[in-house]
Amino acid sequence: DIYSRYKRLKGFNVLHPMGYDSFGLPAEQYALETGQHPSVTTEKNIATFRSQLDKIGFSYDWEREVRTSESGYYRWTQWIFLQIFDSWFNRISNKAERITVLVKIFEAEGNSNHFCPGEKGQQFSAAQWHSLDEKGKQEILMDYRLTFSAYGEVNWCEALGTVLANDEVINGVSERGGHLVEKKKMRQWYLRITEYADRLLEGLERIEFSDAMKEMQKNWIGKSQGAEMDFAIKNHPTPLRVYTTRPDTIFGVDFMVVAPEHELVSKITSADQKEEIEKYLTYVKSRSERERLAEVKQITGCFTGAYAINPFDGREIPIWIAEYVLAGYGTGAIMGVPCGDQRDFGFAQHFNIPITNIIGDHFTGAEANATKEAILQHAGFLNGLLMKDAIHVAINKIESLGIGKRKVNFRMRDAGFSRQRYWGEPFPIIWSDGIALPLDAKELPLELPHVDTYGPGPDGEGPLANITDWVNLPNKAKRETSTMPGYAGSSWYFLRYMDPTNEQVFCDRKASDYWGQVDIYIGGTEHAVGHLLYSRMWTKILFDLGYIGHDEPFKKLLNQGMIQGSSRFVYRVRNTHIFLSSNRMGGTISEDEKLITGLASLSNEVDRIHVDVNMVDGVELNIAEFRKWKNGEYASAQFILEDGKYICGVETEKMSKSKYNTVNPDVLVDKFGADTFRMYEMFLGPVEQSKPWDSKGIEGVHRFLRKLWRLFYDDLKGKVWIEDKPTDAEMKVLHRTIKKIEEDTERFSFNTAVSTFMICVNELAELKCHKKEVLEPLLLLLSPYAPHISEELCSLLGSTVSPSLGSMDGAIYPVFNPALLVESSKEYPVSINGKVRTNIVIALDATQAIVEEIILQNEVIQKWLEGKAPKKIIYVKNKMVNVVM
RNA sequence: ACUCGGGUGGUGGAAUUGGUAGACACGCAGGACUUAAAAUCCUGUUCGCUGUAAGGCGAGUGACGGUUCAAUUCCGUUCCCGAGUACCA
Repeated sequence: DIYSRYKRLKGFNVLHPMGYDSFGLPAEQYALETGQHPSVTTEKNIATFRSQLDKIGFSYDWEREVRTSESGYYRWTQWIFLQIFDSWFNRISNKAERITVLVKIFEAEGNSNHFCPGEKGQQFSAAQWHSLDEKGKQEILMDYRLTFSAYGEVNWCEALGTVLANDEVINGVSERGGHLVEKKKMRQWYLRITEYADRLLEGLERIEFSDAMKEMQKNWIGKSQGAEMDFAIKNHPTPLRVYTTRPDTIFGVDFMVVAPEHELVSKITSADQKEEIEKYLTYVKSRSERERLAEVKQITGCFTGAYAINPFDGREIPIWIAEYVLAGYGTGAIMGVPCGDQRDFGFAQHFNIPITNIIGDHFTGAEANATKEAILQHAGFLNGLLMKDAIHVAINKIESLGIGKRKVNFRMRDAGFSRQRYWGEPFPIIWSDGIALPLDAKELPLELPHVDTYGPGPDGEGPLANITDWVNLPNKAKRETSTMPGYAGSSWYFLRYMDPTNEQVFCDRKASDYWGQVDIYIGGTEHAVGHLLYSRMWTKILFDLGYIGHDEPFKKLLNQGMIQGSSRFVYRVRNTHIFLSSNRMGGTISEDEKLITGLASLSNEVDRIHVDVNMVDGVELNIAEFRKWKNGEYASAQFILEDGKYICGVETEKMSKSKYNTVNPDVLVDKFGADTFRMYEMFLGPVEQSKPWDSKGIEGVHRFLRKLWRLFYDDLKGKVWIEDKPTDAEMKVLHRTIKKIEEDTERFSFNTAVSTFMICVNELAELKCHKKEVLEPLLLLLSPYAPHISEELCSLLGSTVSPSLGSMDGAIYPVFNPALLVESSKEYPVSINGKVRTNIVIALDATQAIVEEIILQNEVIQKWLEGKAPKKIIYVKNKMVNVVM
């Protein structure tokens, strides 16, 4: 708001909108907790939010407000979904094209020039295409569509009969109720974002995101060059396909690791390993992906009893399964090279697998060495080659033998696009005989039907599945019952702001061409690998299809830090309703407590659960309120206390509804006013930096604003401002401030800008300057930061300009005059090799050459130098001179 | 665990390009005004040693090491905190 007010004062036409991304899990959860329909609570919360925003004095253009959960908006989210559904990615032209174009290609030449990106990767000729029935054709087209339906894993909670978000799962059990959660395959919708991986990488070079943000996106996309190759399996017909970026280490392979979910596991497991493998699979099933990757210190795995054959030296290589290998990445199988990879090394050591060394002295036996600079030894046809050269030699050999090929791999996976939830956009899709049929654009919006209960549907389907007369259509056709994820509506909202009420198109091309990219987008790094990738992808698709004229949505991104909250936790003993006070964990249990709770000891595993900070006084939990919380979900809770109190755990983290650690600005705004609140929030620290919310310094900013007021009005004397001509000293204060505030605001350094205002007002107070000619420009400078007081004082001064209205016709921002700052000369400290020796007078506009001459002619300095010629003379403008001997 | 940030007085932070570390503010201490309070104003406030005083000496930007005449800033190692890790968005 400060920046847009500033730009308006500078004469720009600023689009500064606000809206509500009101679909999604938090709104649905809140509805479940309070027993109200999400549309009601959303409406209420938006009203609260709006009144809070108004209180803080935001200058949003409310004519352009959007709400993603309103049919007038989500109609176009559905429409864009249909456009994406009707598109495929042509890898030759490197852009999205219509499905009709693809069908024409298939009819003419099959898919020989357009490799199938779908899982099956099938190949067919034109004749084969023609021979397929409609269902067969649609199945193939589904493998090309940029939104597609396929089977994927979800967090399934049998006890709740529902799919859970990762956020709702803690340590493998549901947060609600503490029930077991497992992986389950279900039909899902996906966004084929992998097809855009290269474009998303390339586009980063044309936009102003921070290097950190670009790096996060690059790493997430994770492009790697390597090879895919097949290893024959002893006594088994199907080969094992692995992906590796280091084919040069092929002679150092000592074991294979396959993802536990890999389809070969059940087929190759030997009879005597069967029992152990099954035990391990049950263990893995209960673990989240993050846990599987995270706990590397604790190495787990299980031998399948099968062996792969190294095609180059015929060695038999044991095949293991282990949780650190994920089915979704690469081929779901890796080759273990313990001498070159630390994780493989740890695995080999842990399971006593003998290690082959192919890099000589580079491998010490104590840890792996991932170098590419070693000369290969004991490595067959690669012997004597430098590893980085051997990579290509190895791939060529693999390709010539027909057992594998060069392959570019991406870490990024296609994005899951459906949720088994109620509060989201319904898919404009009808299933008929296994074929997904899109609705016609004229039938949009497909309104989200009203329901009275939003519990899960049968077989883990979303709540919409319960509305049979909505789901079931003539001829056994059924509507899609899942809804779109929260990020659907947020992937294109910036376009809707440009043309918010248009009922003919999502955004008129004239509007999007006029406004173009978002010039400055302010958002947190938490969006790095979600929203900021999805919206970039959607923009690229809409560009490819010709609906907009730019293919990157945001020209410049500013990462504002998060205002953090102080969270409170309770600790629930796993699979119980017993809660341990934080200092009792792992301690001893009393006989009374044993009797009441039935627990034998306190060394049980606990699940950490967020509680609402408003139920906690400092760190002490209000037990009565906790029992009433979430519709009485914890009514039957039992507590193990300390000194009769329940003490909560504390942590500073992102302020978020789901963490129940939010605080409300209203109290402060009521007490100090919006201007103080705005300036204090800026004064807290740099915008890019996260900081815990703390209001204890707000008095200082409030004092500053009162001091400013007293330059105009005195409590006793009333009006004190005058129309006299300012002195040079007063004009100097003003123009130094204009310069600094302008620089600070342009570089988003709002905290130092606030300090500059404070210094300026202190100096004017000291000079007893009450002159209109100085004060009026100061109010204009201040108006983006403190609009209310600026506006009021300007009108009391009888100003001809109104800072809060800004100006579309021309700038009213004060113009900096450098002539008013000029000083003739100044005394500088001169240091020799860093030690300050003397002072010297130098003109402010002196150049480096003049400074050097002065130094060389100065007798005192020459004495210090003892006639020796200095190596270098450094003149640090406005600060000091350093002579290097 | 991995990816990306961050760590400076009692506290929030400043130092924009490697150049006098601690601007500005909070807090604290002392003082002025006041019957008193609020409000306002003034002085001091990195730490240690030293001096009657003006001052002087030394250390100091999470820790250890390196580059440099000069490092909060660059490099290496390490510790701690935060964000993200694919169904929060």
